[in-house]
Amino acid sequence: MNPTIQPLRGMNDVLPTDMPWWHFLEATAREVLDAYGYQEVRLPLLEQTALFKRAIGEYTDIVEKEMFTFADRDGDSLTLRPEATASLVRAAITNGLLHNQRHRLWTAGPMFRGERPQKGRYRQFHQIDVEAYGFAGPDIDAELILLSARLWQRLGISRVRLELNSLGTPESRRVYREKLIEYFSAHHELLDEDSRRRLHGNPLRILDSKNPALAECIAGAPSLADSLSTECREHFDGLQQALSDAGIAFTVNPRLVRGLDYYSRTVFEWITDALGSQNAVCSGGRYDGLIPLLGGEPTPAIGWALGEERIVLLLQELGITPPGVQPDVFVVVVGDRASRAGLAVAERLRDSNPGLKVHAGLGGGGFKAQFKRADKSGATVAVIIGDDEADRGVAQVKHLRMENAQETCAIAEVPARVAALLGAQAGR
RNA sequence: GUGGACGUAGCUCAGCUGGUAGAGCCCCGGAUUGUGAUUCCGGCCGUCGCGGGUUCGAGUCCCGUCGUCCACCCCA
Repeated sequence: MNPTIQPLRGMNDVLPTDMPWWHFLEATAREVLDAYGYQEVRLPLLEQTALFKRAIGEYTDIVEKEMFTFADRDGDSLTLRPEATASLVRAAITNGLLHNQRHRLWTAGPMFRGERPQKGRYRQFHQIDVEAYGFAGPDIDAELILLSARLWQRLGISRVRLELNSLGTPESRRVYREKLIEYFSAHHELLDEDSRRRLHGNPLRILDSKNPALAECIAGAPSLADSLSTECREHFDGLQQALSDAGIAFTVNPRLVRGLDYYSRTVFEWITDALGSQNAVCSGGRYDGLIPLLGGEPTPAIGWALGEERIVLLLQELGITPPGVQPDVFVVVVGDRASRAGLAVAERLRDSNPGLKVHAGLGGGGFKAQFKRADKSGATVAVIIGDDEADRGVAQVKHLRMENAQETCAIAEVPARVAALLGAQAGR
């Protein structure tokens, strides 16, 4: 045997055992998004490296050390997308969606970041990403959050809580940033290594430090809220009012700052205590300044992304079982002559009802083995064909979940008999 | 990127201080003729992650490497 080839670090296969949870999440998300009038778009996985450098920020962790970047044959620098927002904005600009228009859009698919993997954190992971363009007021901020809350409710997810903050405008943030640098520089001797590194790159991140030694120093730092402009304050109040009206619980976390540079005003995060240290299951915010930064018409914009792997883990952790996919009918086939008849009967059943889930008992085995498989498959009804039946042009039909007598009928009658047995159960 | 734990049959794991691999589950067959539970009997399945080293001999010790998990970090 040849040596096996291992998969790449942090790149996972999703197998049939987990698929029901993925389908449940994706189907539910699609329904909820439809209900709010969001439209799907599909985007390339590869973009020019410059897109992400400009959008996410040169000095962010993502751009500095986590992107899968490589040169194509022409020497152009390409990057596997580490997130969807930049790509979606680029697509909106490319296709002229931002000229005095409003759009509610969503996209989903794999993202790539070269982080050290852990449960809930992978190098290829999947996001559902929702964005709205052209809406300036806090009402759309509220709608996007309500949408996510409705998704949790539809999925049956508990143990998530919402945290909010406002980062202000880029201008007020610049002022605040200077104040922070001044403050932390004055307490330079108290800072740890990480914080000193961030001091001039991204001092807001120091506020987010988990180092208990810094807690006191951080508590004394100037507050972002105090440097918000009147407009930003009103916007944030409007959002909080709308959420309260809708009965959505939240906490304002003044230390919630995002690792991507493009955010302004509203930022939020849905957090769970059920997944260890990868606790953010959905997060986003407003990025009014990003579109012009990427060469588009100035357009207000806001969005969020959820991590599909994290939601799937959470569903499983919470013991939420998605709807099953048991077959309706299992066709028991035993014998060479029977196998031809079995395939034909299975096809006839599918013809009779396109939604019917028919599992053909291929692969041999005796009656005992076939019935074991039929039982295990969860099928409701068995259609039984041995060589004996095949020779006589008949089949036997049996309900596997009720104490009914097994009946013999002509092949042509099988779909009607099966339908009757399935209907009998549905009626109970 | 830093620190730590781990990597033995398809799955979950056991293998004490080094002597050439085990259990349960799963799967297959059988317990009188073509029928699903349970029980019983039997069977299949292992480059002990990979590569080096020490040793008469390594799953067991050492080094490297790949991967998983946990914390940090980061974030979805």
